[in-house]
Amino acid sequence: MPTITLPDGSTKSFDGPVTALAVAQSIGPKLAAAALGCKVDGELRDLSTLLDRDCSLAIITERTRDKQPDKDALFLMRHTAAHIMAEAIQDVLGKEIQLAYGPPTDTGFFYDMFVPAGKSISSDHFAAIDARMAAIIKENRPITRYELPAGEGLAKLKAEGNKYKLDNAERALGLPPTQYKGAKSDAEPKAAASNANARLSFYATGEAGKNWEDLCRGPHVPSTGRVGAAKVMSLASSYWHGDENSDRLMRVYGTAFASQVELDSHLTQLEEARKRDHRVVGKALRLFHIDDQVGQGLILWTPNGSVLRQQLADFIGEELRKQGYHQVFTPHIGRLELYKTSGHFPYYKDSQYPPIIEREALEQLMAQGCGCAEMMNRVEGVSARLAASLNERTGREVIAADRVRPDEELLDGYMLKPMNCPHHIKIFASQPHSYRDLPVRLAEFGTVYRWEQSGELNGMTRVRGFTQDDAHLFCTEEQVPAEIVGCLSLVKTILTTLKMNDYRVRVGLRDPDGAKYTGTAENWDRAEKACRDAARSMGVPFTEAPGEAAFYGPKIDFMIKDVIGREWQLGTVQVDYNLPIRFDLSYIGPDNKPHRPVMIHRAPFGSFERFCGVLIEHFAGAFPAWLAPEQVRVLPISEKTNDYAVSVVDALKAKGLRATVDLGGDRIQAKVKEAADMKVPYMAVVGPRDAENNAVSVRARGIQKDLGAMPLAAFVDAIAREVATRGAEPLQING
RNA sequence: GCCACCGUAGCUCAGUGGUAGAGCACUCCCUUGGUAAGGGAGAGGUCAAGGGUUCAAAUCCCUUUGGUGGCUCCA
Repeated sequence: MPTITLPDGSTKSFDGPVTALAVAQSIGPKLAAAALGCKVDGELRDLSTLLDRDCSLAIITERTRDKQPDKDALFLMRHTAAHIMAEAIQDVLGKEIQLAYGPPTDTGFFYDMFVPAGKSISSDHFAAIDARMAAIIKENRPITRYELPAGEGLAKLKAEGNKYKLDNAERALGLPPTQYKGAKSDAEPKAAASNANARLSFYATGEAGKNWEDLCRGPHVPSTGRVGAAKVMSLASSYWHGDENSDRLMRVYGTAFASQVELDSHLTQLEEARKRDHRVVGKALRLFHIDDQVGQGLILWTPNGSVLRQQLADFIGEELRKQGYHQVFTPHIGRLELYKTSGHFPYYKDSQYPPIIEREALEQLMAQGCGCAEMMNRVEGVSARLAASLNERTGREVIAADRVRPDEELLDGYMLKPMNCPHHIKIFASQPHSYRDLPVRLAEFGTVYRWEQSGELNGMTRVRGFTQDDAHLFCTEEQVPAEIVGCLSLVKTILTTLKMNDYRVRVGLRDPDGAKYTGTAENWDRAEKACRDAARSMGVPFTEAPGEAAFYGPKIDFMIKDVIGREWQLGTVQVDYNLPIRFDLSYIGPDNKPHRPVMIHRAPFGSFERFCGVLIEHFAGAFPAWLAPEQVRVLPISEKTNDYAVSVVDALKAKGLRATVDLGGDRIQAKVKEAADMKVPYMAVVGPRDAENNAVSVRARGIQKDLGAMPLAAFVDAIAREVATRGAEPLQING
């Protein structure tokens, strides 16, 4: 006699078990007709779910009360669409395509499948797959769920010969995988393994035993027709369970919406996003260039982009001076021993460029007949002296005995720096410090190099060489909270000035069971509390992420959403107990004894490259005047006013403004269009009328008309003020 | 790294085995025009690089190189 509680708090009682659909029908036929699925005690389920005990129930329909697409409804539709696409692909390309894993995602769904040698799926097949999908949707076949006892289900899958599905089932049942010995087992054997009642569920797209079916946890919409519109989007490769040592699969992406109109508008939105893409805008506005011959992932800052970067650097430089930072400069390379001490080498060698070895040393090795393997051993080796002191300081074996080599065998070299901290530490350590000196804040726009996999590279947002607006703060334990707050307020100032308000803050904390962390539990507790308190004081949404801390300390990351909805980690603040130990840093305390300082790493922008990439998309290239590479373009009506136009540009330049003049033979309409295409914030149109009155006719970006004439001197002053205040006092025109 | 697609003029792109194309940008000429493209002419390419097949290759095949999308959220 189940009692069902509905979202409005009302209850309904039934004599015996009922399906969610029956409950919907008892509320109203329209609701039942619109229903796609349900939520039982908050869990998304099929409409056919049998409710046999008291529970809360919400019926999922295409739209929420305010007519917005319902997220759960989309999830259900896309899950079903994944099945429909898989069926369509097998229809088009053959049953030899083995299905592996096909879940919904935030923007659609994908299906990973094994494509046997000799077969391949390419975008040429998309039209056929789309057509087949549309047909299946039109057939409006019911989705049928059935369950088998675990043993029977496994036997069925074994008979079908799909090892991926078998593996999935074993994992779902909590059994040890028999199919993938080498694959990492993310699932701990669950209690379910011993549960004799464990069952596997299957979904047929139509009639069980007759139509296409798939091992699937569900849930799904009640019939294929309830998927409004679906489309294959793209292809990619993936690994089984994300494990690169496991099988390589083909991933087919698709998306589905409640209606064709919504699908179309999604596609249009993607198109719009592409127009804002920093790579597209960057090329059109000539902001940066990446050259094959220079190298992948290496940004060449062209004059226009350099203006952007310089303005950001100046902006942050001012803030740093206000906050008592010291500017430093350090080289782009450093000796390997430095990074052996810091721990960067060779532990992160997969993400670093290989070491630079001096030519003489190389020639000597060659003369000795030394092979590559031996050379790497000598490069990675550590002297007994360094190993002993590092192991002692850190209190554990950070340098294993087998890495220790006799001094005469060690081969030193240089490394492109992957981080700035070791250099800054050496500046700090170059002289003794009293507690009265602290905190010491060393800032540098430091360029670092990291070897990212080629497939990870992306325009300016994922690169191999980048310049961080980096700083390292050396302070006492007690000063940590105040310093973190200072760092966060800096980030907030920057983001607010740039009107980048769509971000969240993530506080990375240590794992509860973490044994891998450096530093004492008390220090960690204090630092984590400081991070949490500081994040809270910002007044922006923040989440705590246990396990996201670095091994050397907790951190605070700023995650910024770009126009395509991707999140980028930009600014970061990290507390570090490890490097002060490894480098044996100290300051003299009031007790006249040496104490260990704490380090804080922070980079408000992250890197200029990524930040500018995101900034370009944020503004779609239409930068505020203070950032714009070209702030004013002067447009003479005809060559008769060229001389006056030049004098206007000179007046603007005299105030330090970035102004150009278009002396070409085009008509004014063409000149206006060109300046608008380049997203110049202000145009100063000048003709005989203006020349006579020593005035300019102003046109602002985004406003499709002439804003009228204003005296030249007033215009120059107004623009200069807008730029100097970074947009806080914009040009006012009576228009 | 891996899978799919792609690389043709400065930019955006046509060109499926038979003499390398268009629009924009550029240079010059005409036009001297008051707010999102006035008209004409010209110049510009080792078709990413290398190799192969062919009487003939931008086009077909192989290799290299670069770019784009993607590489999980228990079935």
